[in-house]
Amino acid sequence: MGRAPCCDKANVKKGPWSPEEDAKLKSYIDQNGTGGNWIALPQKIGLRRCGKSCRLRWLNYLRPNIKHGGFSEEEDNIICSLYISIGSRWSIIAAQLPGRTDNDIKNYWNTRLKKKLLGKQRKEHHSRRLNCLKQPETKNNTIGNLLPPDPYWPDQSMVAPLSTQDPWANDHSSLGKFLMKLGGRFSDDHGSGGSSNLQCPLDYPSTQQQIYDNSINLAPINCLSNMGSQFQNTQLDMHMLQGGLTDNQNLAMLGKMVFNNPQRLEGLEFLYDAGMLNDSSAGTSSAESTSWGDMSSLVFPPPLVPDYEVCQQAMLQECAFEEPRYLGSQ
DNA sequence: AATCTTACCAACCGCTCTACG
DNA sequence: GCGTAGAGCGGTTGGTAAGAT
Repeated sequence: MGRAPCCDKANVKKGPWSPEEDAKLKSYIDQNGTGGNWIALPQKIGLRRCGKSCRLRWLNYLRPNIKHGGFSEEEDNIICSLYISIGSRWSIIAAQLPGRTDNDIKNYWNTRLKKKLLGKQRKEHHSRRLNCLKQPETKNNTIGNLLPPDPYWPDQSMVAPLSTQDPWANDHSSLGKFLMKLGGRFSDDHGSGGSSNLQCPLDYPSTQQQIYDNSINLAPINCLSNMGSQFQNTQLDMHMLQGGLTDNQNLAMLGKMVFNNPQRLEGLEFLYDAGMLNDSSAGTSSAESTSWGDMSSLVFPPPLVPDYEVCQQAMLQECAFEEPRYLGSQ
């Protein structure tokens, strides 16, 4: 017993939209709005289309100020950054790129951006290996010194310190705002009503509540609600970003959150395949960290992992998560 | 010129979440 | 508290244009 279909499948048209259909839909919505009911809309205007299809057509194509194609370098960077930090939350990513739709960004990522990055990293990885053969490695990475050599240990490039060039590194309040914008619901409590399940801090001043509410409008609510599970197993609470902890502690926890976030790994297999994120054979040289460094020019703040305990925990989770792939790839 | 392959993108499908009765 | 309808999301598919053989 599945749920009832949203429309009569036999009597709706499928496939590409004709200019006439587009015109009908657009002029109706321009004049009357969607009326808050997509299901009923096609009947009102005499379109033999599913309501969902109408909604999609409007959102992805007919809506005013939609940009198609021609992604700029800056947009590429934003997409890469957000993808690595929050995964395939296309609607949230789209909310950061005015005029872009989630579908557009998703297509762009899957068909071009991913390959573009992969190609770039393959090239650089190859040239680094050549360099490594010429020059002995120098281990000046602090965390690398802390840890025993371990083929399962994530690439040190993953725990490179924040670049001072990174705007987030010097502006923690921006980072906090950004995270609030992303939903402000990072908790290890999966909606069971625990006090740490933060949707918007209860003690938020009304003005900030307003900012929060406004930001919610940028990214649809039910998408944001998924952020709780998105960042499961983390201790990050948005209160930290409002003075509960020091900036370094905040960043450390953020690093841990991102580092431990399984979603970060999902969909990034291509990076692993390319030996970018976890290339044990390449060691922990400073040269290796250029991998992340190069990547980090494209991505959201590289996670900062400040102590051994955090590293170890991350490693355990990472290993548990990654094991099948490592076994398979060896 | 014909065929095959690849890349791109619009649209669909099925699922989850939320609101409401 | 439960069931249902609608909205929204992310993954996937299918059509087509462009390029390669």
